[in-house]
Amino acid sequence: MENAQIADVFDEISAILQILGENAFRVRSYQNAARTVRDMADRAEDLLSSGEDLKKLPGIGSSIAEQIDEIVRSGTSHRLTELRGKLPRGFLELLRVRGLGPKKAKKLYDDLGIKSLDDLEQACKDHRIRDLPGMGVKTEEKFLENIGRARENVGRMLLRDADAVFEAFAEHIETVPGLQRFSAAGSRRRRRETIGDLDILLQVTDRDAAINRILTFPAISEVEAQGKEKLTLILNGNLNVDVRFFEADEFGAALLYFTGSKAHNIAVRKVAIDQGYKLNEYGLYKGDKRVAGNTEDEVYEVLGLDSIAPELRENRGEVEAAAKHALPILVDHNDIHGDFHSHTIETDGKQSIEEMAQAARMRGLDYLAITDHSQAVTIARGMDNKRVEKHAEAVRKVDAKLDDFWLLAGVEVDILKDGSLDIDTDILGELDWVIASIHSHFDLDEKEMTQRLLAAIETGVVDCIGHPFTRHLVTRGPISIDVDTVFQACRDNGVCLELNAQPERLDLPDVYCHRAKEIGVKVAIASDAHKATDLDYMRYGVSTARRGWLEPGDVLNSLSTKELRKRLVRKPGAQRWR
DNA sequence: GCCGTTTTCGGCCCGACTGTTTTCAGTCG
Repeated sequence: MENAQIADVFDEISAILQILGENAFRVRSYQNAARTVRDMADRAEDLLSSGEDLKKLPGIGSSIAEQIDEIVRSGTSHRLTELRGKLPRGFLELLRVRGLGPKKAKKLYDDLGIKSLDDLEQACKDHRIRDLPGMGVKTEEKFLENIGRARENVGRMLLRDADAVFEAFAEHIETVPGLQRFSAAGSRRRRRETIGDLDILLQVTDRDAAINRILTFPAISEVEAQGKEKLTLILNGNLNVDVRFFEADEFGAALLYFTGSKAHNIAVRKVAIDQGYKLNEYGLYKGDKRVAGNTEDEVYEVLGLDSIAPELRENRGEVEAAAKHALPILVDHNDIHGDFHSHTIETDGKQSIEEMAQAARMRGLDYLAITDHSQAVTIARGMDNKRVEKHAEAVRKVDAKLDDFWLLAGVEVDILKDGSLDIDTDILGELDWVIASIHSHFDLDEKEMTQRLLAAIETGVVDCIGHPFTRHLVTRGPISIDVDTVFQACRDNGVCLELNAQPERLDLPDVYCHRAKEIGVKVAIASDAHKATDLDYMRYGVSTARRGWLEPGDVLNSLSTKELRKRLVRKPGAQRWR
């Protein structure tokens, strides 16, 4: 039983309770529990079987702890089953329509018998919505417009794609007359792997002029709300953008507030309340007097907290750590001296060894591992034993010509279904850098998959497990493994874990970066570049590492070439990373 | 439903905008 499945149960319970008009705080309790369970690194199932008390977790009390126990043991929740019986099938999909919340959904059902998106669409077309109390022609039109988007199930956008939209929009914002300050906030600023919408804060001298200028941005497909404080836009028909205006002395408090996360805000607000302050998006107040608000740092400081990097603001212990002056010194882009995973035209890359090396140098790196695919990945024209040897020779030849740069001759070797590697171990033993990855049979059960990885880890010739969960943020969930067992084996065998920086992977996920650190496994951040410009994905790896609390010392990339060469000497019978 | 160094009961973040009202409820973040 995965945590995500348990979290889904609580989210659904919460949604149904909301429609049924239950106590709003009970509704929120289920949401909080869902978030806690979804975000924690340990599996609830494992905690239970090792006798841990789930009630120690934030937002989990005796009732929800019992429910988790039931879900893990029986695979079902009688509470959810019972609640589902109170609503027609498909009813919850109504809540995905923007502007339609639980209250209106209930009214639509009670008054018009609307049970699904189809019913709602028909009722709009028949103009039956406009006659309901509290709703009118505009409501009807809005529903009709938003039903399409709800059907498309517009999920979250990859961080990279949100970055692209934001950067174009930011260029436009730079032309706003009287612009004094602007910043992205929200999950983009926290560098979450996916983004629901963009939040942008502005400080300008003339709001009307600024709004007029902003509204000329060509990608705006709709203006959903427009007021003195706030502008809600839809860009390219699929991305919501909130633009908010603040004055100079409010800006820091606003940035803090709108960067979130919501859970972080609540935790910080609680610190404020405990010390007799009031904190909102306009400032930190003692009574009616604003005591901080210009900058985020100022607000944190008055509250006795160290400044918390946006990537950490998920209420995973960062507020407590800030109060104890025990925050990690996070790894930074400047700490990254090299890249541990790249491909060339030898397999499915787009550029030559020389071109990749040159591109890496131009980006200020001191070393790059060339790690083309092995034979099992036929679609990428993977290499057999002979080609691996020949390719390594070619890499070393290029390396010999480079001053002050190290091109590591490596391979991304496949872990076959039974855990064996598809290149001979004596050949692998001669290489500078060996990544072992899973590219097939993703659906083995946890026991088999764990054994499969353990077998690869214990070969003694693997330096790193590539994209350990093989997840794909849009199309594929993670493989199922016993995380602690695998990570401990990595530690004991001197194998490190890759943090694959491809924006659709970001694998290790942040919570497992944190777990790796706790267990004592080193992390190698790697772009997995298939062409020169992919090397820039490193920044997504670094931000994910930061979200996982990693410090330079936790990350292999912080080693200089000299230090790395020392660490990579493979003594006969000994592992590398002890 | 959760939580507690003022509490085991009585709190639980709160402001902006819209669309419908004629002073406010619902939704959203």
